[in-house]
Amino acid sequence: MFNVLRNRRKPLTPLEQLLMDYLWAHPTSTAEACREGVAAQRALKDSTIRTILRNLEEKGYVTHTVDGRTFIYRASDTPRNVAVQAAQQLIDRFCGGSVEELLVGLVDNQVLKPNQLQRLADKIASRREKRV
Amino acid sequence: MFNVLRNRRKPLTPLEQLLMDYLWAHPTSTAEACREGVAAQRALKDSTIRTILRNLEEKGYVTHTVDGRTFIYRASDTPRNVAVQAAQQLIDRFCGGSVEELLVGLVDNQVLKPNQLQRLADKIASRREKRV
DNA sequence: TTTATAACGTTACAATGTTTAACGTACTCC
DNA sequence: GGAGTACGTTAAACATTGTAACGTTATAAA
Repeated sequence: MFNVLRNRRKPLTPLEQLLMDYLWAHPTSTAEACREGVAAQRALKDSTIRTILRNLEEKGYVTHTVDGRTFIYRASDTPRNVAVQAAQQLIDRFCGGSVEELLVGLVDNQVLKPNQLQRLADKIASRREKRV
Repeated sequence: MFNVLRNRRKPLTPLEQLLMDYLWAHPTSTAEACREGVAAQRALKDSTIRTILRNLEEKGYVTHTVDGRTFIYRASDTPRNVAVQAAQQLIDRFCGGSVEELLVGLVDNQVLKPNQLQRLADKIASRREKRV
């Protein structure tokens, strides 16, 4: 329940994104499964895949457990949370730390319509009306 | 009034950020003014600054007009709009195109508190209650 | 107990992107 | 026409990303 993100993760490179997409779609996967899974889009050698997975782990996007002598990889965060953390950086960098500023910007640029925002605010507020 | 951003701008590199920060703080500046302005943080040669400014223009972050034979540079967008465009990309990439998803994420991760969100939604809604 | 194979890491190189600036061209003003 | 100003071209240094051959170790099979 407490997740006031302070992770300043390095952004994902294109190949890393590809792998993350696979891992998000297939939550527990071996390196080999990953290789096969992305092969249609990018035919990469075994060791290449492993390097990328290791880098992803280094960057904090995945973790692995060991089963026998096989690594089982998992995304360490939902894509949504990755987005939120990146958004937090945007807010810090470009909005002087003000979420409101970003929100207003989203509305002004019609990414989000005012009534849509209000509906959402209501929904979220009621969803947790026990705890403010 | 119509700004449904479809700009997929390349992100800013560190030096480019530095220059943008200066331009946002000093809306119309010559290359030389930029050089002096950032000199405290980064002592760069004249031609280096010009290269960066040209790259920024290429990427769409700045424009210039000509005064005599001097270029006057301006940020072509507010930092807020840059943030919004980046956020739009996050939404597309990590939230399946759903702004709501990001919003919910922001609340869940306590970047934004529910009542704060509601206050904001009200404010924005009333700010433009003529046009929905 | 050798041999084959499977799982992973190390290392290195290629490709691309970013930073840096020397140098060259052209214009302006005396 | 010489000095200085404003800008561009070019190229090299450096960093990051992508790629994979090869080596090591463990397991299983013969």
